[in-house]
Amino acid sequence: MGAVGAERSVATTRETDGERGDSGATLASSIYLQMRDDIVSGKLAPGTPLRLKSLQGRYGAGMSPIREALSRLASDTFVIGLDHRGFRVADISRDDLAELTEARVLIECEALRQAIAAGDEAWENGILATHYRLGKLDARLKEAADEVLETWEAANQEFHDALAAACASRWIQRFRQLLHDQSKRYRQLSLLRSVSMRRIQDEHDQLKDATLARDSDTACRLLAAHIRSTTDYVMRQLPPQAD
Amino acid sequence: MGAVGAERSVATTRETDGERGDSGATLASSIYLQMRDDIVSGKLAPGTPLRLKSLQGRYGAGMSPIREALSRLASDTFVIGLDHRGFRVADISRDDLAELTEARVLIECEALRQAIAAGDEAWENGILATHYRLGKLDARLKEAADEVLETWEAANQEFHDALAAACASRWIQRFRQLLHDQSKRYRQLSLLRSVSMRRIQDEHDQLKDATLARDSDTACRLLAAHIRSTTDYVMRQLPPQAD
DNA sequence: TTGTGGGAAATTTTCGAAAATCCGTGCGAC
DNA sequence: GTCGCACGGATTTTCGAAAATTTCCCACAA
Repeated sequence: MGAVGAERSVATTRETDGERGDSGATLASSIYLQMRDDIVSGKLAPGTPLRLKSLQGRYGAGMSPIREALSRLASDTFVIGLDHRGFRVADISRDDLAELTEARVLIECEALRQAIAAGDEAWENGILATHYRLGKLDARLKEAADEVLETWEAANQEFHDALAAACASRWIQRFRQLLHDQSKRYRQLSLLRSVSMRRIQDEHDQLKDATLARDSDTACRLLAAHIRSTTDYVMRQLPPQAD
Repeated sequence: MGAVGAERSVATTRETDGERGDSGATLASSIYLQMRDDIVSGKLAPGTPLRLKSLQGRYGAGMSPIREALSRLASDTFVIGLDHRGFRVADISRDDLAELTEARVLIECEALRQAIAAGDEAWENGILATHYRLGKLDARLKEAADEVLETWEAANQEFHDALAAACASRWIQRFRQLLHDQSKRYRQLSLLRSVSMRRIQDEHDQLKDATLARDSDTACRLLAAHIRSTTDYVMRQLPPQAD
């Protein structure tokens, strides 16, 4: 659990410069991304105290960039920071997941509503493309579950992003992104398997159809149900330490 | 405008320890608060480049805490930070204000709706108390406008906080706070005078009554109109450099 | 005139040591 | 026995100099 070996030194990020556009990024930025990923993926468990010394080893950087990364993570509540008492990974709880889900329903539905009202042809094409890609991955998911799962997650996010893409409000988009990332952590922690994927694909199909038909009310109802049903599943998988 | 004399050294904040509970705070935290205030109040104008050297003089601290403060301000979009290119005060624009306002309508109304559904007696008392205080200040506002204005702003915020206090969702509360602070900046920049205060007080009265009558739809309609009408006023006062 | 490249200056970012703060522990007083 | 308090170690926070990066300016060629 506490084994924090320097498995992914920062050098890696720097050498793969050309591959994943971290080129012009600052050390603090790339560590922010890494830590964020480690928290969302569960590699850094909820509640873990984040000691500067250990993190220096783990991410191979000095105090300043790490501190800055932590500071940024604190403002989107992935970590909790107390003055003079350092940082720790944010806790999880059923209550928090419930609140998160309802906030997400509100924001995602509003985004979808605005998108449906304002969407142009490019928006429609984006939905069709991402939905198609997601469908293909869904087929492959039945065979090699674990390998494709990560790709499927990405495609799933892209589909949902595409639905909301025509929402012009930067605030709504910001909140949407934040809430999505937060709930992604819960999904990862509950080890979401390909169980009941079938139903998810159906939900996506209906959602796509209602959206392209510009039927806001139906689309939002479907989206809300979709989000809540995912939460229901995650909630059941969650270990029973509910604060 | 550019006169950045060390008017408020950090020593002040430290010496007034007992007065305004900055006691256990870290330097970075108190600078964050100061800069935030300076931006919201307009002392740091939109677009101003924030050079570390100058800020070190202005706030009397080293690079680390200032950088951390900037980093935090960047995540609630009071400043814009570009890797390797430093920070500058976030720009303002009519578009941004319009988006901000609509996002605020959405969030504030949701908060009010939840509060009305869940509010207990303590919540009702909070509304009555803050509303009463605001009414008293409103009377004094006709005489000594400029002196009371800041107090009135605070009381106004307390009233709106009280309305939403019974909303249990931490996410909604977070967004509400953030959006409120953002729009507060626009209000300050447009030099909101006591003009048309009369109408605002009327709006507050109606809002209070509908809320305590647990009439969600009416209360939300009033709140939305209240927010939008303030924006209309601010929009007219805003200098015509609309991006 | 216009565009290009080199290099110095300005600025940001990072490092590691020094200072400040917190936390647990043991001692003494009541 | 329990409470208060000082002490030592662990940890965070801050400082200022060094390294890295961008920006600006000017000579030079097309």
